[in-house]
Amino acid sequence: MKSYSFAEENYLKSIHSLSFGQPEGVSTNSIARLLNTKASSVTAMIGKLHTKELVSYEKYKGVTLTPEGEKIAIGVLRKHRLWEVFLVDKLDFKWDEVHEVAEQLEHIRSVQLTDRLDKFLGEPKFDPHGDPIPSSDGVYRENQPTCLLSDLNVGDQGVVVGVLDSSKEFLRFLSDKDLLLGTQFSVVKLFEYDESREIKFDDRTESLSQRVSTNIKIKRL
Amino acid sequence: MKSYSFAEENYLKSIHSLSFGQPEGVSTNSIARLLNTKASSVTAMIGKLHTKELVSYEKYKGVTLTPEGEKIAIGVLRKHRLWEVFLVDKLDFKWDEVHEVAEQLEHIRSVQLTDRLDKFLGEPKFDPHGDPIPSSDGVYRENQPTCLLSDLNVGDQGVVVGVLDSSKEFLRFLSDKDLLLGTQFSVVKLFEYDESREIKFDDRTESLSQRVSTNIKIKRL
DNA sequence: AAAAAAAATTAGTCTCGTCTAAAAAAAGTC
DNA sequence: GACTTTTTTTAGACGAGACTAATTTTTTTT
Ligand SMILES: [Mn+2]
Ligand SMILES: [Mn+2]
Ligand SMILES: [Mn+2]
Ligand SMILES: [Mn+2]
Repeated sequence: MKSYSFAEENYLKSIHSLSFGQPEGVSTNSIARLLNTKASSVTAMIGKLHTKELVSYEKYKGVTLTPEGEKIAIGVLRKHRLWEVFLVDKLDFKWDEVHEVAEQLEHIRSVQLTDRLDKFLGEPKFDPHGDPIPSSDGVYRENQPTCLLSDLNVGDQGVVVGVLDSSKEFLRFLSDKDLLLGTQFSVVKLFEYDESREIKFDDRTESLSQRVSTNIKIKRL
Repeated sequence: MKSYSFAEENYLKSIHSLSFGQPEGVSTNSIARLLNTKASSVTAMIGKLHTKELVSYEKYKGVTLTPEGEKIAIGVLRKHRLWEVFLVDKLDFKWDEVHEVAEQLEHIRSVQLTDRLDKFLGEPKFDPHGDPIPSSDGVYRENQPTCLLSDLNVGDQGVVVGVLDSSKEFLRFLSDKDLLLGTQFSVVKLFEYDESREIKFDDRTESLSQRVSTNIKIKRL
């Protein structure tokens, strides 16, 4: 069983996450942005991953994961999300506190560990942000057919099932408003002027900017 | 809060563990042996740790941890042992399977994580090998005043409280014989010829070589 | 106290992953 | 289609951490 460095795993994971709806491949700059690094560093790493046959790549065209590269990326994602569940369910972390730590824990190498952790957690299907957890054989489907809170009109009801922006800042914001995963709400007003909405939940009314409502994934009720 | 690389933490932990009864300092070679590296690499790293004031060091004399260096080493040791407890108590790992994984987990950076893990595990005082777990303020006393199985004579009774050799191989050996932590036994025979002993436990009799009995820490009953 | 052996350090290289600055290619504009 | 802007790649450098080979210091032996 080959084993990859933290850096390699982080790149593969980033390419995977940027690949949605990008059959032509992912751009160098987008990877650099996501990883907080420079485009030239990305080019260098892509070359290395190409040699190892983990990505398909032609100069100036985008990058794509090979099946092997995708397998590794999904494995890392699985570990990331399982650890997030561990932190929230077992250690009482808040959903906005887990990302940094999971970013480290996802690189721990031990198949046994991942599988036993999965069992210990009760084989969860979703992480604390509503994102699906890949199974050990790498199968999963990213939550795509959800709609956003910004798709709802006055009178519509929904339940929060995830977020598009999972930055610490946004998650903190939602926590402050008690808008957590599973919260049921209804839209009471919609101001066409700035696309802001008033929603009602837990006997409270809150006003949400357009920016906020386009980042909340919901299911219609 | 400064933060140190995996390599630096591993070196500090090694120096700490080699420092018992070595007030003159630890030798370059002994560190290299423990870390599976070369003496020249050790010299280079010691220089770096010296610059950061984590070790006291004079060329050709041994190395000693400064109070700051010791604090870091003990912190890593605490994490190592807490994770070992997690793996054994929660994920059903065997005591000979945990070392490699804990060697990685000990470097995860998050004070919150360590303290919450500690609570979650019920603030254990000993790891699965009978070694004491440092408290969060860095206080602990290494199990020194124990005696060894090899100190016992015919008729003496004891209970296994730890091991000197915690290699995978030795732990596997003990597991195979069902000689786990907490096993109560009595010495039934002692062959002066090769210092081997027959001990009785769980209604069985086993013969142990001198090599084995000098590596088992026990408490007299 | 000189010679031999062992331990530790230095010198010089290597790989990994990153960076800045410069050059080349691609995409967008008039 | 030529010019400009943006994206990507190349060139060159650096720090971390490891290695081998050579050298120096310390310790042991005779
Ligand atoms: Mn990561
Ligand atoms: Mn998540
Ligand atoms: Mn380690
Ligand atoms: Mn242990």
